[in-house]
Amino acid sequence: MLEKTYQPAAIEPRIAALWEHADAFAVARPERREADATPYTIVIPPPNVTGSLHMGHALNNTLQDILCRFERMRGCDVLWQPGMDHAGIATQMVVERQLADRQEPDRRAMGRDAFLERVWRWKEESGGTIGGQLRRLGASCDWSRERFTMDEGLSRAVLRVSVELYREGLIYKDKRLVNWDPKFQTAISDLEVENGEVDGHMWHFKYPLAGGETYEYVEKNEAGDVILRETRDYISIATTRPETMLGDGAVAVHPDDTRYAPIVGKLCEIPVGPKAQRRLIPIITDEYPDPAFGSGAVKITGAHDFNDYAVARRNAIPMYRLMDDVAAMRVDGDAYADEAAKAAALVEAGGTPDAAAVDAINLVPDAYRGLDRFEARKRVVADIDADGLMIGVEKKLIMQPFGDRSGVVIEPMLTDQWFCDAATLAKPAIEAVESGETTFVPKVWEKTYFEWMRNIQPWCISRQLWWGHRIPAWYGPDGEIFVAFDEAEAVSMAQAHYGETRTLTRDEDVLDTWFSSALWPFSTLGWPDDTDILKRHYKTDVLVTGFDIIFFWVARMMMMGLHFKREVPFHTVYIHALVRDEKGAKMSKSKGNVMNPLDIIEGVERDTLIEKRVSSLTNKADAKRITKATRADYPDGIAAYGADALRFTLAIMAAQGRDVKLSIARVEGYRNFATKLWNASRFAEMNEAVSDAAFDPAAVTQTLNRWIVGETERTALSVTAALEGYRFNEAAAATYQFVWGVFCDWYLELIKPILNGDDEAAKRETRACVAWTLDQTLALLHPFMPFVTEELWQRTGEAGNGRAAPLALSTWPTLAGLQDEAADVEIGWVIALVEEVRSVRDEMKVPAGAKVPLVLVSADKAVQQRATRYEPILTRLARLDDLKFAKAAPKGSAQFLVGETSVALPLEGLIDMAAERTRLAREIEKAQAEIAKIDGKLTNEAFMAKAPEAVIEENRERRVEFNLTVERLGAALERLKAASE
RNA sequence: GGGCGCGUAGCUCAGCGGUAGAGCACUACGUUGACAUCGUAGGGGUCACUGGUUCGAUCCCAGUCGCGCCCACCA
Repeated sequence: MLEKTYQPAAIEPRIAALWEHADAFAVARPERREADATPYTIVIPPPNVTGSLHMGHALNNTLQDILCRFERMRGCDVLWQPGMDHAGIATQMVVERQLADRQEPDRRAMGRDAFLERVWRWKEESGGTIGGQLRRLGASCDWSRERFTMDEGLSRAVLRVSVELYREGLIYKDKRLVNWDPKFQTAISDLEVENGEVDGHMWHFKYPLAGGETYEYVEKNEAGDVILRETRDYISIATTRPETMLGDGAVAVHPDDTRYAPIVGKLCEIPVGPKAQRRLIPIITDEYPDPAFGSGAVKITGAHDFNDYAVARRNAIPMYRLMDDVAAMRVDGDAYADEAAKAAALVEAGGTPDAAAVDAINLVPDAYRGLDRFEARKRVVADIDADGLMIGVEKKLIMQPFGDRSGVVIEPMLTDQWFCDAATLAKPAIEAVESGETTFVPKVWEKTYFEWMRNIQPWCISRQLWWGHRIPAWYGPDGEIFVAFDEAEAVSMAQAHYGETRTLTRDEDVLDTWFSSALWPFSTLGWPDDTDILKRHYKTDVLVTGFDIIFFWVARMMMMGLHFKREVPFHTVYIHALVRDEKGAKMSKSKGNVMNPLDIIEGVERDTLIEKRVSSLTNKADAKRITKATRADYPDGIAAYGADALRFTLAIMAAQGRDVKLSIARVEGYRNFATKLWNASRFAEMNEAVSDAAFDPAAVTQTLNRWIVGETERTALSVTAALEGYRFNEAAAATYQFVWGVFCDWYLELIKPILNGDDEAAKRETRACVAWTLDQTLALLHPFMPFVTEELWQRTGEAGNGRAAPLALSTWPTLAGLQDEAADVEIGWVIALVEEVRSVRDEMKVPAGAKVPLVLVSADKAVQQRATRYEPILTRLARLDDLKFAKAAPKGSAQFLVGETSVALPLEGLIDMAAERTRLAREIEKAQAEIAKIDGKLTNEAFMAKAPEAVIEENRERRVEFNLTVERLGAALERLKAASE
């Protein structure tokens, strides 16, 4: 016997165990392989080992699970490939912090091997959290195949890819300006930089001309009139980063800027550092400066600014690195005076100075050496000001780059790094989407993909970290590079190169985490080995992910998949929305607006939940009521909605192209939905509605049953179509509407007289039909609500002791030929009649408990028969005590129309006839308004000439209906008036 | 500066060239043996604004106003 309410917390873990025991999610189950089932494959976006389940994961994995369960039930050989990502920076950060917290030696003190051992240990101990949480959510992954980006097989794939790309010239080493994270002391890619607006300053300084030279500075307005003319002995330079002035290599002005034409080619002085030794830099022309911005003159600091870097390269301006790995001012090298002299000598020598030689020069004045860059900035500004060379300073919002993980300001730094030639790899990846080989859903995201891919920059793939795949490069004593599968191969390559044995040192760096993620769709399936699974399941089917990692991950999987497998990694990329808080903000720990899925599933202390619910509301009155309601709901102090409720909420809110703003009220509503389903099953159980294998829905005889099997078919069709089109919200809504609005609200109510009646044959058929419909319903709902449906499936089996196969492995409803128009019309009539009676009763303030008589006026034979047939139902649902037929409505009746039949409720004495007159008048008025609208159309020549026939016909029909309403109710009203006079 | 998206019921959101929908909230009534995590009925919307296309626009087009996001080198 089913309990009165559904208790998810008690049931869900048991069901999870049942699936595990049945090995329900394993790929290549024998019966599927025997049946030569179509493979269906999804690779999970691997969560970070450091991670725990957040709402984005919950949405992402719910959608994948819906697809997997759907296709599994449709008979596919489903592989949902799970696994985790080693998340280089994030994980290394966690372990380093742990060391710090425990006051243990830091990683440098420990050494590389000991540190890595430590990270592995940490990974083994606590890296599995998210896997368990995904299982808790119901994710039907083949957990036996779980992979990790750092495991042996995947590492082999990374090695293979690295070496091959290098040998093809698609990976190379270069000294370039990169984004440097001073906190983690590593380079990061452009994508890992987040630009943010912050309050800053823009300082304006004088760069005095060399030798005290002067020039006429003339400024004109747009009309060409001179608005300023003065003699200057300086050029005005604006900067937001004064500390980088120390590395200036030139000042640039636009070639067309007449203001500075007199001084182009001359030298000016960087106004900072010991006076006697200040460096002189040339004033050059370049297209880059915008004459309309600031003074129109720009200082060029090639080693610390991306724009300047480009200008410096174009003009062979030396790029002086000023900072060290932690973005403190350099301390290496000789005294400033000597270093400045070296720099001057290099410039004197002319030509393009050797990059390494320039990089070795430390142009930080002795007084600033070792200072943090921001402290250095203050000192530089103060010193220039003290010198009288500051023109002014303005407060300004400036865009600053931050490390997405570290949160610190990123410093452009000139370093040696490994790069991947993304532009070359991107070409086929662009073509594959252009040709439709891979499609994005929704399609708008293809624009984003193209935009980025067509402007793709070299991908910096080296990281100065320890946790990750070490770059397979070895260096000879002269810096010669040997990229090889292992050290032995590198040694023999070196042997061949040098003609003798030399000592090699391995590159210290590791690869960007996303480099290994890019291989995920084939590395997890066994590549580089040509495994059966790989053959069968690559390409995969759908990739389900959020738009925030289209660049990070999707684009790169496309590139690598096409390059190494010569085939796209998936035919469809389903991009879902982000789960946001009520204000539409991304949920994040730092904002404190995170709702934890497990809190919702398993329950949290009531007060916490109330707090969360209230904080998710903007309306104070609602907040108050909810607080009250929640307290009442959870007397034990724990509120648990279950995984099904959360999943259903996410699915039904996941409309394409729109963010999900999660509300607890919704989750609660769908928890109630699970309870509703539970109770419908309970009703079935109480009425001995037991699944009957011999039941044939096409052979039912009772009209009610013919109707519900048709409705079931309709629902199955629309759920199937919606899922095939990735319209998760429509699919979920269709099940909801059917279960609650059709099956529970009407079918179960309508059959009660049969179940309680004496017609054994009808009763037998109806019981079987209830069980059948419920089974179909459980199947249709299973992808969305796997736990409660599986539980009910198990408990409503023939013996009530479970069934041979879990619902997860049972068959998706593929129904056809069950719709019956006559049944639809008949049941539709019954429903309409009940609804009308209820409505009129309520409006006429007939007490809910009172039973009333009902008279069908001038009903034809067919209607009379129908009414008689459904009398028990009508009596029950409309609370009637008598059903009669008459030629005219009895005196003092309330009247309405159902179809073409006039219906009267003789309620004289019970109701206020004046109110009834008002009601009728209002109904008539409404109908007349509609008629007027329709007539407007039907008398419009243009409409009649151009509108489709079907639309015209529809309007004519509606016109007839409303006319009937006006006539009949009009007559009724007249009689009422006459009677009251 | 480019690009994308969004303004529909109190809230959160579907929808869509021809009667405007859901969940929650709200109002009234209801201890009708599946379910009060419920039932019945109801109130509530010039579908942001302005033009245009069309027989017909919430829907298509253009513009305006608000809001959000992504990308971008303005010193």
